[in-house]
Amino acid sequence: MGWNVHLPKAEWYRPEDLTANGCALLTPLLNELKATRDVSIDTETTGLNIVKDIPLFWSMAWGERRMCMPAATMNLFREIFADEDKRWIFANAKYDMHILNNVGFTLEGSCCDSAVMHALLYEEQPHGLKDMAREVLGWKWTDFKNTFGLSEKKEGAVAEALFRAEKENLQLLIEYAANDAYGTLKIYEKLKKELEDTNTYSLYPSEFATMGDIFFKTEMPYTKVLWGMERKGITIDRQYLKDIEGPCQARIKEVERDIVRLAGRPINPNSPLQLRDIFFNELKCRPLKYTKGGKSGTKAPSVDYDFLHYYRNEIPLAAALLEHRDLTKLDGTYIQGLQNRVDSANRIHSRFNQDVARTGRLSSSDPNLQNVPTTENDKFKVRGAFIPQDGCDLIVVDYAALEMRLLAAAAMDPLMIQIFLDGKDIHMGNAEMVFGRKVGMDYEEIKAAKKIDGKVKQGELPPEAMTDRVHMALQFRQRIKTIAFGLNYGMRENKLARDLGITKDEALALMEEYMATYPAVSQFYESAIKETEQTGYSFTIIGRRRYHPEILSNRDMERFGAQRQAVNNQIQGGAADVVRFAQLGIDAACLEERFGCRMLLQVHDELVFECPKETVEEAKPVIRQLMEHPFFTDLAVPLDVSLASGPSWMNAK
DNA sequence: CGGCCTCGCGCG
DNA sequence: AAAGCGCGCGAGGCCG
Repeated sequence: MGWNVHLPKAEWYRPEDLTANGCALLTPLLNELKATRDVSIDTETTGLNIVKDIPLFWSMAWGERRMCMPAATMNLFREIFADEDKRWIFANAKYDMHILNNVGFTLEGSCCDSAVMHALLYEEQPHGLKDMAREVLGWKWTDFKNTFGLSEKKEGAVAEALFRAEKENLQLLIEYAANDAYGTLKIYEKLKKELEDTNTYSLYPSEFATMGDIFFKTEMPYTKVLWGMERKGITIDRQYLKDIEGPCQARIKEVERDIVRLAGRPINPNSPLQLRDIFFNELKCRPLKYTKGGKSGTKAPSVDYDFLHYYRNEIPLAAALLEHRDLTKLDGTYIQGLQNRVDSANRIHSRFNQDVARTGRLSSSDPNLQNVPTTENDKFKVRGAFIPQDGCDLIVVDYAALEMRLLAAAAMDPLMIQIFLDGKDIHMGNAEMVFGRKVGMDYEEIKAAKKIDGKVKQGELPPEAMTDRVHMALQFRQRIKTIAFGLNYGMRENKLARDLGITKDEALALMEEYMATYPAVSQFYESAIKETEQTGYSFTIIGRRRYHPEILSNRDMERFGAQRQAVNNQIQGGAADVVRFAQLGIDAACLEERFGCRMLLQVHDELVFECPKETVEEAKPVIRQLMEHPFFTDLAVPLDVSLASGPSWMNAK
């Protein structure tokens, strides 16, 4: 094993050990636990599935005690689990909380995830327990696989390995498991101090003076909120998926036949290698760009969406491949993928990861529900398969232009803020300010143009309604939208020119017009970079830090990359702050107790709830209020959400 | 064969 | 010379 630190004795208790002689061992243990706030727990389980797997052994540590026990002892600790003042320490808290809940245990206290603490301080490092132990504590620690010789990956292999270890090498198992909890506790103690010693700058300095405040006041409670969402899951209409599966697969078959016919020979449409051969050797196409090239560093002409799209009219094979990619992705990832993941109650339980995105956003996995195709882009409408449970509607709530609002607030640009105060659409407002004023086109005319466009598309107005003036208004809006988003991401004139189909000089001129209209925004981009150069980090509204060590790099690519991240982090991260606070507020408002309304999904600027039909209209204004006023005091820019409800994620109006 | 990488692409 | 942020996933390809 190679332990290179002094460790307290690893204790081992079976249920009968604890209860013998009138609980002679258990009673003092419980008394000691009752007097302790910070206790760490880890579980050794049958596997990694948060719905199905159960604990076989578990370990606890507090102070200088560390112990391992069979799962059967858990019952003896119920009163401790029910203690609301406990702070339970985990590495990957939500996972262990699921495993405990799978056998009927719920923890009432706070749930503190050392991996989330670690992510706040060391975003660039991995946050696995063994990784953290190595980096934070200097422990050399063999992982589960190498400790217990887990060779095969089949169902039940983990359980088998654990039971074999219990029989053949109990001391090893005890040491290993006890250290999972003990190491977690030691990592927590060290990171807690580091977080509390790290000052930060926040819009709410009395609430958030250090990173410790950020962790203990927002991240730690958030873990439990997210756990609740994962636990509930969301209902999937399996019949709906079955119903779209046939037509989708039939169409894939058809397109595959077309591809073979158009290529003149059987090919694998998913193989970039084979596609390159056809497009560049046989058809002599001009490469638009080259792939990055991996370990070998060999760059190859790209056959991505942009390439195929460019040739879609000239070469029918390109168009067929585009459709094939669309459909196979849809079928594999969603139509099949979601069906494979429903539990016995027809619900899927996505994981909301708190320690992945560098900006403070969540990520979603197993399955990822944050990239389900939107209805406009999906002819089979997978979102229609996400439904509420019986008697309920889904409530879908979206922030309108959240990132642009945070840009306006961060920059304190009076003109842009005024657009929001007037309740206007930001892209129309920008279009008026930057382009419209020069040609005597005001906000109302742009708004009317958008409406006309919609009606023509619906067939409610004849195509002649699309006058040159209407086209101009629409183009103004689209262009300013591309510019505004692009600048938040640090886009340069080259890319803008390509996106808008104009010259580099024209693109540069457009960007300059935008900046001239909103000088404070321009100033914000500049000072964001300057400040990061001085301090080495950027921060969000509540003071969540992100380090940008490459901001002073001599290599242009690295330095420019860090500049883009420093700018974007404040906007994307600020938006993440807003949504996180909204979710905490919603959780604290007990919507489930009041309305039976349950928060199920978060998709960055959107929340999805499930609510009994009869209380939907009562819950809506409460949700709106909480989401539009997430902080102690309001920002300089009003927040605005759109609320919809209905029988599915697709049909919410 | 598993493990790991790249590519390509879905979402905000 | 290079230049759009943040994610996760399925499939193919490559390596040991």
